[in-house]
Amino acid sequence: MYVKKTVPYLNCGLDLVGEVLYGKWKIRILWFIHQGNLRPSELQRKIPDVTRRVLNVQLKELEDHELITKKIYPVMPPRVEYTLTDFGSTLIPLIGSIGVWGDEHQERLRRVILKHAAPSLTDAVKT
Amino acid sequence: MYVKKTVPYLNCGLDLVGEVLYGKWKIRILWFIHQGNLRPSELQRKIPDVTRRVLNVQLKELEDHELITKKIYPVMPPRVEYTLTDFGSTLIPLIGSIGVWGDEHQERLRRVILKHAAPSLTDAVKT
DNA sequence: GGCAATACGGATAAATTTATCCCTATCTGA
DNA sequence: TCAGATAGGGATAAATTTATCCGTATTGCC
Repeated sequence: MYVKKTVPYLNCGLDLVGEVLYGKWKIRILWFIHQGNLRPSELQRKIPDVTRRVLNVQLKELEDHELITKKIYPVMPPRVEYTLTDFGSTLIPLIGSIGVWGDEHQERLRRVILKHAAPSLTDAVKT
Repeated sequence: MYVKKTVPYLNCGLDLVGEVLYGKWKIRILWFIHQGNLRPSELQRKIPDVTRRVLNVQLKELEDHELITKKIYPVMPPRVEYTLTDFGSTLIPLIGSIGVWGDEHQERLRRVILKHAAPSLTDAVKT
């Protein structure tokens, strides 16, 4: 497991949030769990672009930061479910607002993002 | 300048927001500009941990994504000012809410972040 | 038996981001 | 004249994140 070498910056609330939410898939993972996709395999189907390996890593970090809880059912085949903690649930309205903002401005966002992406990628965008 | 090699994921609003806001200092930069710190040198004093080089890179990306505008005054010594665009301004309430959430939960956040950081860093945290 | 589904994680590679180092330029003030 | 402030950016290194590859295990189904 990778261990950070540099000191975190925890000056203000924004810094603290950054530490726990900064991760390519974390916000989406929280959102999908909120929507009832509790099992790793379900999450992976919802977010096909993340690999199982990375999904596990990010779930572990969210768990370490007490935003989600992991429950392992002692059955075979294995069954694992993640749920939002009360703490994690308080983030949901914020994530919801961010998503709404993104949806409202999606044309513009799509345009500015693609304008500055490599031309070869523009055609390949996953929509 | 670095050019991405992988395709972006632009499925939903959350993905789109991620593309323009994902960057270690971007949210803080937007917030400080909102607070009236318009010049690069002012921003750097507000965020001492970012280097001028990286600050410039992230400002450029925010500009490319039309969240801020750059104004160069033809004077000597050089004077440059960034301001939020109307588009960028619509993000401010969201960033404000995130900051409030972080402030409200700062003890807990600090605890969970430090609990999983390398012990050697715990003492060095910048507060 | 062979295959798919469930889930986990080490080792390593690739991609990306962030940081460091160094150089350019002009003006002001000591 | 020299230090310091202003601003910019190339080249490269380091840190970090994300992805790929592979191996472990069990059960059920055809």
